[in-house]
Amino acid sequence: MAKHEDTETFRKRLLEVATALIEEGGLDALSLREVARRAGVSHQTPYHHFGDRQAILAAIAAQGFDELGARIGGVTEASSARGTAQLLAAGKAYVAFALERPAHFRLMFRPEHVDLRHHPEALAAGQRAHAALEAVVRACVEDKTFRRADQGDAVTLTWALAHGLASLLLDGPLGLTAQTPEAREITADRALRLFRKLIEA
Amino acid sequence: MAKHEDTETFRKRLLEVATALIEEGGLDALSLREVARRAGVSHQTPYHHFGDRQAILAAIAAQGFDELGARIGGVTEASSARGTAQLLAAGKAYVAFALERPAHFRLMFRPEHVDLRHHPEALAAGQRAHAALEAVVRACVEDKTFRRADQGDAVTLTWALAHGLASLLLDGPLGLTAQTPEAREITADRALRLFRKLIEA
DNA sequence: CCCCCGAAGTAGACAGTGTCAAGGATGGCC
DNA sequence: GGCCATCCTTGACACTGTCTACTTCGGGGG
Repeated sequence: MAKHEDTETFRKRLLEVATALIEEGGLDALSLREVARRAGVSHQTPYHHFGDRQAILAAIAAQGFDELGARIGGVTEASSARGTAQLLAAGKAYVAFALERPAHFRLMFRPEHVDLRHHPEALAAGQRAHAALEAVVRACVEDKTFRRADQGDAVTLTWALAHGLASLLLDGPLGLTAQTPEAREITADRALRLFRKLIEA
Repeated sequence: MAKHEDTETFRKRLLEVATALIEEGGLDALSLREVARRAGVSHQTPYHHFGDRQAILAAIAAQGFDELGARIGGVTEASSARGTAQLLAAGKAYVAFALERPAHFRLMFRPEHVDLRHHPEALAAGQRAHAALEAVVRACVEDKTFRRADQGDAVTLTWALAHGLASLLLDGPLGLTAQTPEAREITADRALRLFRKLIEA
């Protein structure tokens, strides 16, 4: 049992090394061989633990979905905010996650690296994160004049907006315009506030 | 001169082969060597024409930005639509482009494959596309009750929404839910229409 | 006690890749 | 004719993911 724990923490360490590598040099700077080198083991050991390259990436993606879900879920518990303020907070949480964990975020939406259909664990984590977002949006929108049929669309709309902001800031031209973390946060904040204003009207 | 044209069309052919490869097997299924093989030339010829791997990808991305800009620009010329209808059309054009040219779209927003800062041609094409979108949004929004300061945010907001929809449908869970092209178009359409409704209010 | 077996880790090989370096053709220009 | 730039080829190198086979070792049943 103690042994099992050791291998478990070893897996975790491999994941950390891999994450660090991605954050340093981008997604294609990650090689299992380099991970092995940094972990001080043979080039084949990571393969032994994870099966193949996709599996280790999928594990990182699953971590990411878990954290994203937790951040969004945390919004509803922070009782200070209510109504559209929660919606705003959820959007900000989404963007903040992407900017603070770029390696995770990218992996979560790069099917050529991680095909979620082949990694049910990561897929399930993704669905939990989505459910968290959906809860926030529905809670905020159900008492408004939204027709019931529009509520699902409101979830999609909010999600797409947050995801688009995150993507454009991280990998798109928006990130070239706003280079510092503060500038990026401001850009996201302004767009999200405008969105809130539109919803309240 | 005739010779120069030949090399020009040859470059184009290489780009087509590369694009086809990406659309078949994903981004990492593209290798310059495979491109060379399919074009019936030596493994080094593409390198000779484009410099390195990034350059050929940047050329594809530039093509993509050009087409995207043209599609968005086409919206303002189609005189049938006015006001928020134009905005809706631009959003649909953005999503349609992503779904019909997935290889191009992905490349345009994957800095680990193409760093736009190192490829001014692609960067300029991207700015033109952005300008086209900005024109549509501003034209639609300037006569509303938007304060001037909010207009820039409205551009960001619209862009992020379209981009998020496209990304989620192409590479995210939304694409797993809506698998057929029709279903995806419907999903995007519903979200965009809700957005229009919010703006009109 | 010994043996054996499964799990963890190692080592070597293979095909494939991007890239570098050098050489061969070829056609226009002085 | 001689020359040179351009296009293209060939050969090599280091690196990658993956496959296969080999060692090592700790714990449970004969």
